[in-house]
Amino acid sequence: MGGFNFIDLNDVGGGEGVEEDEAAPSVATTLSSSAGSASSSSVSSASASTAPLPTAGGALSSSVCLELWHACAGRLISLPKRGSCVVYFPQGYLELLPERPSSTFNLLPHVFCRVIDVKLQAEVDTDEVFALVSLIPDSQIEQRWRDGMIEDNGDEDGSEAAAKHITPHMFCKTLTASDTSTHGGFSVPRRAAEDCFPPLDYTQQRPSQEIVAKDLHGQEWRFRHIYRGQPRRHLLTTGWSAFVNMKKIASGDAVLFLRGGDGVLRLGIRRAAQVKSVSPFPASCGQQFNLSNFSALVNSITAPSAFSVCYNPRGNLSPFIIPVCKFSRSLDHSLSVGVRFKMRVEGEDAAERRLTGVITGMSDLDPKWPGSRWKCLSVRWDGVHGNQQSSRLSPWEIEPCGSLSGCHMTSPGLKRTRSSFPAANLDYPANGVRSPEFREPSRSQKVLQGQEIDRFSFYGMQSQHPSELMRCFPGTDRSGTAMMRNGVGIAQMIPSAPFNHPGFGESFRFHKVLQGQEKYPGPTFMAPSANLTRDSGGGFGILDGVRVASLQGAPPGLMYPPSNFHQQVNGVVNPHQAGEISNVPATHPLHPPSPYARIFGRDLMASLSHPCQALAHDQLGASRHPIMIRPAMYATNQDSAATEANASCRLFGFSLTEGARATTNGDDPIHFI
Amino acid sequence: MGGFNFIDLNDVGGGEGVEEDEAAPSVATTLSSSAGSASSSSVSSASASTAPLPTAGGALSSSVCLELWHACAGRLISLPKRGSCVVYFPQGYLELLPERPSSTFNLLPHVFCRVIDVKLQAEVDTDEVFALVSLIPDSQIEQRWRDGMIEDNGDEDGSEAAAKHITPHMFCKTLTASDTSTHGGFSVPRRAAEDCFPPLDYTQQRPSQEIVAKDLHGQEWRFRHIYRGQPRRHLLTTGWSAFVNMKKIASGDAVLFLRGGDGVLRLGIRRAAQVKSVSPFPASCGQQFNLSNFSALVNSITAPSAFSVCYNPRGNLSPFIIPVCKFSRSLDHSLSVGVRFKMRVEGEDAAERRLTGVITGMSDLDPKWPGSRWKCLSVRWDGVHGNQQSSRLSPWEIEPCGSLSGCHMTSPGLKRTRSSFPAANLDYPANGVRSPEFREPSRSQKVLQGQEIDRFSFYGMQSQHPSELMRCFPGTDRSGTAMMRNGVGIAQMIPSAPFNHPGFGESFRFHKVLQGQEKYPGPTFMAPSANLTRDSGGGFGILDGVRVASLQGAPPGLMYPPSNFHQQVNGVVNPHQAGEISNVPATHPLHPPSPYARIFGRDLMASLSHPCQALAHDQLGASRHPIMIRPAMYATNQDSAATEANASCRLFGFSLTEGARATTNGDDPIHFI
DNA sequence: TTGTCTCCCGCAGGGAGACAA
DNA sequence: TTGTCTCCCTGCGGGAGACAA
Repeated sequence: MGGFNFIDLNDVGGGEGVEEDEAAPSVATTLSSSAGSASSSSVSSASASTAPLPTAGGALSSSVCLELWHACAGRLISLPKRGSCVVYFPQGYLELLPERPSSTFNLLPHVFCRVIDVKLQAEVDTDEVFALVSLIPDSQIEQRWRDGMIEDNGDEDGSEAAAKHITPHMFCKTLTASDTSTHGGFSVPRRAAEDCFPPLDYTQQRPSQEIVAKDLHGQEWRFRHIYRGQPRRHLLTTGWSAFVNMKKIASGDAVLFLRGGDGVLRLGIRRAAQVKSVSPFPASCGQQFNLSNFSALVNSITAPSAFSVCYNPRGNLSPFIIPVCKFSRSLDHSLSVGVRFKMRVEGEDAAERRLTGVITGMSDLDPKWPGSRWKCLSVRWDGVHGNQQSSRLSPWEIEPCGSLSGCHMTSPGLKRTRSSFPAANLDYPANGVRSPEFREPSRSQKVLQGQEIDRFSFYGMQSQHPSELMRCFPGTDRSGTAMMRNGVGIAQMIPSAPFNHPGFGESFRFHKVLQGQEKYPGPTFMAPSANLTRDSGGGFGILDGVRVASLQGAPPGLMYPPSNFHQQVNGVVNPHQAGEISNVPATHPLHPPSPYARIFGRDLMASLSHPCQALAHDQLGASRHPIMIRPAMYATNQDSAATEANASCRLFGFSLTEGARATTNGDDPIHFI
Repeated sequence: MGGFNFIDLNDVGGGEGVEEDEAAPSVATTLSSSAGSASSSSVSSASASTAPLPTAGGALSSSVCLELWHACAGRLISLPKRGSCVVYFPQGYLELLPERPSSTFNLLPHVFCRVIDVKLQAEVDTDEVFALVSLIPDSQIEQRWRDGMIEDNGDEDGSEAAAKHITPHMFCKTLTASDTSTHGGFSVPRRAAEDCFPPLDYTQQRPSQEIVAKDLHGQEWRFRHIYRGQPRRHLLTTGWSAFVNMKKIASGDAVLFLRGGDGVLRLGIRRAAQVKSVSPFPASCGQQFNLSNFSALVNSITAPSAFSVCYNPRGNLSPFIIPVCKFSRSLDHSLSVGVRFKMRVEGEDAAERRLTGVITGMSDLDPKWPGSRWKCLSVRWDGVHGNQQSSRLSPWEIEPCGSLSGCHMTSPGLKRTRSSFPAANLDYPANGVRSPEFREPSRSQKVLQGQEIDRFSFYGMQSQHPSELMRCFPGTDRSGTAMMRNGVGIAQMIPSAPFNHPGFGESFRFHKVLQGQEKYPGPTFMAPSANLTRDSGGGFGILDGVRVASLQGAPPGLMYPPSNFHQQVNGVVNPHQAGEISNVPATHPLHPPSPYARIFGRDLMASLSHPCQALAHDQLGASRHPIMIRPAMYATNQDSAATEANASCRLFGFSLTEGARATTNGDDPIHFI
């Protein structure tokens, strides 16, 4: 990785590199680009005159360290260059709206624009990076594109690649439960410490120093860096807890240290992917997503005048600002039902992954936007089976890599003359629209725990995007193997009396074998949904990817027996005393309170990093004694903790993300809504 | 006080009543009204059609218990009735603006309006009560008023009086340092507990019960009410701390329990008066005070259409929505320079007080609003001497009660025909404008501690409003005597080398005799401003009203010797390491963090109720170790604590309110900005 | 009658090594 | 090499009576 000293400790195998199966350097590739070398776009820069239209509102740091921003954004991020020509899809904005507008305001689904400005920003609250892209509609661009005057220089991401190439010493570590626990600090990987931190005087008994690192907002954080323990290891102790609490970091989030060329140490945060249901429409990008702001945007497009668009690189949204060249290329792709494709995605642990799949349909996502290319493809991913709804992708996100069933139907005539574009409808082949679902033979029949399983239902899996699919396997660690690899808590899968709930296909009852926890007798719980993939270790003794997916989608019949749950939480739960959590301030003095119970986690071990107190409301709606919602990571073993959490979620209609757990700390009833 | 069962434990002498020197029942009187019995205004109610103009923005509770609202608002509050005719003064809005508009938008200073609606509200954050008054300009009212068609029925406050009369069992207690300390709960006055709480079973060893009380927002709070201790007393323990922390209650704030006719126990909060400099323009009333909102208001007035005005009963602002009758009466007053007047004010401890003073001038407050009656009077208060600037009042706030020097000049002709109103200028007597300051002979010559004192300078006292003046004496307790009445820390007043600072007239050096605190050797500090009133006890041995006023106005020369201060805070302060407090989260898990160091207090004993942690920034601007800002109430005695605090304020340019104190808890330097 | 203070005790949480994967 | 766990120790804070104003 010449010139690019990046240690991502989450990479498969722990190495620096990412598996490369093509020549393009990973640092400069984008989601669907073919290889391209760095050169600048031929479009001259337009003068900047940003209209303060539906742009950022709240308190935002004005600008941000370029290197750090890109490090936080991830390697697959493509940002349009200032002055370049792009196609903007207003549907990308509507996607974020809680309410759908009744009309499309007579907008075309694609707006040709010039990029006036790109501002790299970070959310003040969460340190999440985003970019404010100022665009101005430009019909001349469309005209030149129709005339074939815009050449494909394959360089829509040049600026970013340049920035990435000079990225110096840095490392990124997904935080473990121990890293975020209240006991002790942050375990710094040895190579990372040696690479990024000033050297220690190892002649001392316990060498230590003070580390100063600037976050995205320029705020400095100080940590004690000590080399101690038997065997010795690098730790950040004093100051680390304050950082974790101030930034509301949970295990599963990743922290990123970067020693810049100027010698300044910087640190950023990559939040673990969050499930939509927790916070479906966050105040991300400092932008209020509502219809009135959208109207302002519409006005800018029709006027036309400059407007700003928020681009959240970690929002798992189909890109909606596409360089014209890339847009062109995606039109040239031979896409049709049955075509196989590949796509790069970033796993939730920040490791790049390559997914493959098959196009199963081509149709308008929304009939109100006929002919829009935005998410016009229905696809099915390899390795994800069952009867879940198809995911939706846009053509520019994927690269076709061969067909399976041969129904190739390239859109005719698009390449030469684009006069037919935009048409009222995409020129799909007749059978490309609403084609019958393409069905492969099930490829994952395997025997687990001596049970023969034909096919797993995937009830409740509504996720569209592959990254969202990834999120549904919170227990899958970075290597793709389950967290239970050490044999603790092996899950047994025993078919039992099936549920006859409508919509719930094949079902299985999971009997988890628990470690000898007397307090929590081995419970039986029913997985509302589960998924099996091939155990990467090659054996079948360990379930890979078996996790309880979002409980929200589970049918009502799938409920953990309350009696069992009662046992688990000391028998004090009264299911009739429903109430609500009014507030979840953390116990730590420096931990600001959350407006909602931020109880989530990436894996079973670390679903909740901090003990939190919540005021429980009793049936009268009155505030009562505080209850504890605390990680069971020390109190129970992994599986009982997970079971307990999931059961409690079910029991109380508690719909946080998978892996959330709660125990009571005394004799107070536990209440959730 | 028939029918009105109100225990205000802050009343002088601890009784129920308020000193009454006129016949009007205190429950129904307003700031300047003469006696009036309860009857309804003759004006019929206008249909409500509130325009959402510059009205409340943020999250507000929709409406609020009437009884509780009035209990929290205080007894001197006058609210316009729905449907009544009022005069609105836009200057009351501008008073709250951080920026002054360059023009007056051609508004008249007084707008005749009809009250469409009055909504009683409470701030979600602070529980502070306020009212949203919807007004609609109505020129007919003005015409009828000019024609003398609006009769003075003396009942502009009838609705409120009615509400007050039915106020049931309630009590109000200003919280002590012990009440808000982290150790132990709230000491409930015996009579209050017996009156408002359900009876306990006194046969038990430690009788206790659970008390449930609803706050202004309807949220319930539960407390353990226990009768224990030797001697026995009523306490609220469990739950009290959570309440204090959630509501961010500090000592000096008052808590109010009210057992309604429905048997429901309610509780409210009366915040201690805060000095403007801490939060000059709070987001009170859920209203954003800015020029653009003012423009909207202007539009409503000129259009005319309905608009809403926020009325903060505890904002210490001149009333700017005046019933037409009251406005009329104020014009009829024989006001001129030299006229003595009286005025009711609510002391910061919620006790009603009567102040008297002399009108020293009549002129426009703002030349941009010629002829406005808004704060057109300059007054000097009795008992407040020196060369401070005059306070400003509006005519409807006061009641004339005789003249001193006989230059009576009633505005001619106003009563019969009001055709001359509004004139470009008030018809002041020629010498009424910018009249030379009326000077009485000093009436407070007294001998204190054997020192003869002629007159006290009142440097730095910029306060306009008598209630603000009250705030400058944080140590003055409810009885008007100093907190030092017990002889601890008697202040000695010894004239010493005078300051020659320009603008600083006579000055004195205060030597406070401290209790034998070895750690804090008796310091010498200089009072930037001080005031003496006659000791209510009749003697001269105890200073009454001697307090350090706002340190902000003090001349640079008035600085506490840093060396002494160093000694006080363990000698670790390095004045060169200036920095800033980044955040002041409290140590308690349920205590939400404050955006600024909320260190204030009503009296010297209890300026800071909770130990707070703050991240201190060192000279590089980096966050460093947390420091403690904690109440010195246990660590030092009263006077050394106050001295320490004031000195530290001076030393570090720390401009919080008087009485603020800070100590370090270890070896960390203390930093303030 | 009630405000302050001190003592007691439980517990949260930083910081260390032990131990094992 | 590093994640988890346990142990130690400190300090906060709730709850009680002592004591005095």
